[in-house]
Amino acid sequence: MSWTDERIDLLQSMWLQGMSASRIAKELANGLTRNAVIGKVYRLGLSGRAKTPSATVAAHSHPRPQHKSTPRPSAPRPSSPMVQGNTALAMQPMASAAPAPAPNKEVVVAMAEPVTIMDLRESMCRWPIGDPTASEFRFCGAKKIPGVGPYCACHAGVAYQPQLDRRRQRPVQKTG
DNA sequence: CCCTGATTCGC
DNA sequence: GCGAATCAGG
Repeated sequence: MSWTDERIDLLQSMWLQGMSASRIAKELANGLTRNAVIGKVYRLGLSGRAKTPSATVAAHSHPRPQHKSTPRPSAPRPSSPMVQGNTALAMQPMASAAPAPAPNKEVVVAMAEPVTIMDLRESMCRWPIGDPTASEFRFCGAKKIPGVGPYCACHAGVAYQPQLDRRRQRPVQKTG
């Protein structure tokens, strides 16, 4: 996948809309990372958005001690009207590729939006939502509770009592 | 801990 | 030109 004009345009619109790089990266869902997005933005010269290039900033050249001292002559920020009569640029031509959430719902999934495996963090509930074979398969994604397993508070309880009806056979009850 | 963007560097 | 790695901050 390369940066086609369409993608670049979309990237610009999103970026100018105020979406974060990671958010844009996810939205594009082309396997891009936020680094890729930021890198492209940087290359495009859109870095430092919404920032008023009035002065000061461009005047200072800070030699970052990352590896080598690179002679930064000047920041290429011509602050020019990139939008050339493209009013639609401010709008998001989305909705066409609506993910269309699966119609079937588990018993309850109201506390948080299910996340894809990509968005799953170590601290997120791994309770499966939907059919693992389906492309819409997602995880609970709620805050995980340390100690009780890879699930959130809600699902942790379910995980260990999948068959509540079965309680007829009450577990051993020790005295003391 | 999570997140954010900015910049440099190797391919 | 591209994106990862890194830096720097919230």
